[in-house]
Amino acid sequence: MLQQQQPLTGNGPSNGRGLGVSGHPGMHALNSVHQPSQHRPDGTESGLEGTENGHETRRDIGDILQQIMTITDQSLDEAQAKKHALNCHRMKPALFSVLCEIKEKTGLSMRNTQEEEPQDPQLVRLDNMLLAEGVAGPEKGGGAAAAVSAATSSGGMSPDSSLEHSDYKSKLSQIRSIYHTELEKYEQACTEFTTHVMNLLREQSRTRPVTPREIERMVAIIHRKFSSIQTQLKQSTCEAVMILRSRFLDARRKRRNFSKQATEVLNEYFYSHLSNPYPSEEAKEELAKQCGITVSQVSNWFGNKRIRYKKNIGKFQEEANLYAMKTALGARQGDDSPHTPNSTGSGSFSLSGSADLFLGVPPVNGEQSAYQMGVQANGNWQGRNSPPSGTSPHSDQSENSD
DNA sequence: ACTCATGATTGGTC
DNA sequence: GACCAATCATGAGT
Repeated sequence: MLQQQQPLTGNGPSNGRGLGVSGHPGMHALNSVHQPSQHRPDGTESGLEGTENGHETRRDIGDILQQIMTITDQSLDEAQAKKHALNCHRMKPALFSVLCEIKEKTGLSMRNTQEEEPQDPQLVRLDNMLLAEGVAGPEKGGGAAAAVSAATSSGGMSPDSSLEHSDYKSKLSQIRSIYHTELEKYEQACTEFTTHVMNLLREQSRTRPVTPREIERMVAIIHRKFSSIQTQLKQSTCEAVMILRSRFLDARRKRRNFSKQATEVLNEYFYSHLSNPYPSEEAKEELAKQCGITVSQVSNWFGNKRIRYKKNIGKFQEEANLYAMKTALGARQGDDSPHTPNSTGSGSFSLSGSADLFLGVPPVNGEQSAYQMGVQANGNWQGRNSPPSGTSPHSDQSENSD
């Protein structure tokens, strides 16, 4: 117990080493052996120096100091005994009062050193990130799922991605578990250490003046130290999550062909709206839903398709014919054609589709047809005079009736 | 190993 | 912000 005083006092705020006696500027008075009990508030000395009594006092104080300095080198029992002797020493009150005085002086300079530092923005960022990634926070598992959904919201989810999901989730929960274990350990250590230090300070307060404010300060210092360790832990956790996440996203980035059914749906829409193959936002959403892909993937697909169709119309002729037949048949069989998305509340695309197809079915010989006239010579699609976002399938329909 | 198809990305335009 | 055009990167077929 007492042996552990050294690190504490050694790191004390107001002194250098040991019990804060040697090396302290305020201790010159003691080291030069002025009698403490006669140390006047105005700083004048009582002039005992040189007298026999003065020498004795000097020796007394020297003894006390020596005892204080060596107290940590002694065994527990020995130290306790010495401490008791020290407390009972006739010079003890004098020493205490000197220490009080020194403290009073140095206290002024210490007062300003303590200031409430604002919350570290880096720590706030780390906390926010850990929360967002589902590592920190109260729940278990849900955060990981949220992170997965966040990570995949920008990319398409293929049906076979569930394996990657579970892998990601399990790794994330591993990180989470390690993080919480470590955090708990740190917190526990912090609490233990704080209690320990407070006990030590209380104990020391019998020998030297220790104000509650000083204890508070010490506790704050300990907490700051531990919180910096926690920050490191958070940082490492964030890095681990980022690495995991980037790996996961890299895996997602791997190109996978859309399912046949999805390609079919997209192609049907494309060829049935060939005069204006620019699905509205609603149509894109509907197509995305039908194909099990994201809206941006739908946009990508249409972007690629338009370009590639335009570049090589001949190559797509057969495909166009196929879908034309399909859609025409579907339209004839009933209004609720299954191939085209019914955009929310804006009616079916099938009518406009059949109109397109009727105009579009090209001659078998592959000559330029009305179908191909959907693409103008300048490379623009017929009727597309402005970015089509927001254009509803209805506008599409009206164009087709021309 | 090679080629082609195709989904994704990037830089530029409107 | 939607789109185009070029390009990259990967899957699939040979």
